[in-house]
Amino acid sequence: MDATSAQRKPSARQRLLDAALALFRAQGYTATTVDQLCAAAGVTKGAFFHHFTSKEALGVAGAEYWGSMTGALFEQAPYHQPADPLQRVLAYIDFRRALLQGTPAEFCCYAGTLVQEMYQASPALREACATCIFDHCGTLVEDIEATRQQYGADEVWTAASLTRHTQAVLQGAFVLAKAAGDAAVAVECCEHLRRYVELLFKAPVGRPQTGESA
Amino acid sequence: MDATSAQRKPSARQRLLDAALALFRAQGYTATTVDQLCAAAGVTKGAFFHHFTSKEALGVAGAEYWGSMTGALFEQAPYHQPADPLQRVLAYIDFRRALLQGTPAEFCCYAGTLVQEMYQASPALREACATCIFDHCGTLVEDIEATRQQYGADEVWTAASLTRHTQAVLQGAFVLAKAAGDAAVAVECCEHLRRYVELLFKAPVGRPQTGESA
DNA sequence: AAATACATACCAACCAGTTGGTATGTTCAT
DNA sequence: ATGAACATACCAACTGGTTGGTATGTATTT
Repeated sequence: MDATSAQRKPSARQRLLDAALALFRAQGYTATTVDQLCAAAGVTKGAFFHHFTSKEALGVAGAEYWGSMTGALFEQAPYHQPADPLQRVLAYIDFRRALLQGTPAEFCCYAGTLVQEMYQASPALREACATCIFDHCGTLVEDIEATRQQYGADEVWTAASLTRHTQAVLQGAFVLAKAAGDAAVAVECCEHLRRYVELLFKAPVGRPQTGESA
Repeated sequence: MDATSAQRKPSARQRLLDAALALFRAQGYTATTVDQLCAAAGVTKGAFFHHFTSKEALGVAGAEYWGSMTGALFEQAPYHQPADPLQRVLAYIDFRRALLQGTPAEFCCYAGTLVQEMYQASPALREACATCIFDHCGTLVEDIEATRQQYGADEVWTAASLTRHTQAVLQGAFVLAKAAGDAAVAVECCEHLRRYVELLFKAPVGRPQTGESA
């Protein structure tokens, strides 16, 4: 029963979810108050607790919302186009690199930010964030598996473990970007990750990276 | 200099620093209250504000303390022994992997945890954590530079950028370990990082996969 | 004597969550 | 077609407990 299209401005629930993504990513979960969320969403506290039983419930719903938003973004992203699976994996990394625009609060991961802070205090939040992160890994595993079969690869590592490593590099890149106050260090990490994937599937002749743009 | 010998017990300031490392790493900065820190350290609030002007000041002092503790740990670690610089770098990664014991709160990084949460709210905390992280990178750069000169390497990346990538992998590994509730995923990331470094310094020309054994 | 190192008691602001209410539908027997 | 019964969406004011921080005291060291 989606009546959202009929309404002019987004519902209070929707605006609270958007506020959660913005504020939790910028300030962290604990430092963000319910009043701040209400103010950012333009709703009252009564509306907040009408739609969410607690601040924690908004955090969990926010993780699911974040997962669906990013899921849609990556699903329709252009990196799936190459016929060669290795090129799709490299294009994914380039796509992630291209996303590193603006401030850390704008490109960092909601799930990674919240789980680091709340993994012990809130099992529900931990699990919602873990699902978000590892489900995203699942969207990469087929391309990597196809690359393994087409190019051959060492059997000591699995496609799934490389997807997790990829997410770790990105999550760590966000941390370093926040520390440095600059996205440049995160871009560097994407380049190292790309080089790793290239080297993993390169048998002969070290070729310097291509100019890119397919 | 044993802390628990017949001498007096550690000073209140020292115990507060130890409490800061334990609680901030486990619960995050904002969710940890001054009262909790005092209770964990076995001191009163008066003692707290005698030694630190604010909770934030304890956070900053904790970052410096963390930097000196880890600095000493890595300085006397055995990974410096190999004569070959590449072996020293690989031994560093193996040492980091060996450190992944117990719960995430026990092996994660104080600086990484705090800077992710507080980089916007507290510039002082952000800078103290950034110094901690990037100073540690500095302890690796010479070994990597020596490896570059001895083995040769692509000029598109620098030794300093590889130290930062290394820290990103570790910081991201901590995030994923917190999400998964298991250190295994972090160990995997160390293995991928080790493989990357190995591949970087394998002959740029020739078949790297023959005779490979991880 | 005077600084240092604590301890006790306290506070104003703030916090997540509650209460009791209004406005606007929607359902359905009459 | 209409009005009672009910449901949804939202609001302003309030509450009990918590927060970081302070004021003021006392014991110990120098």
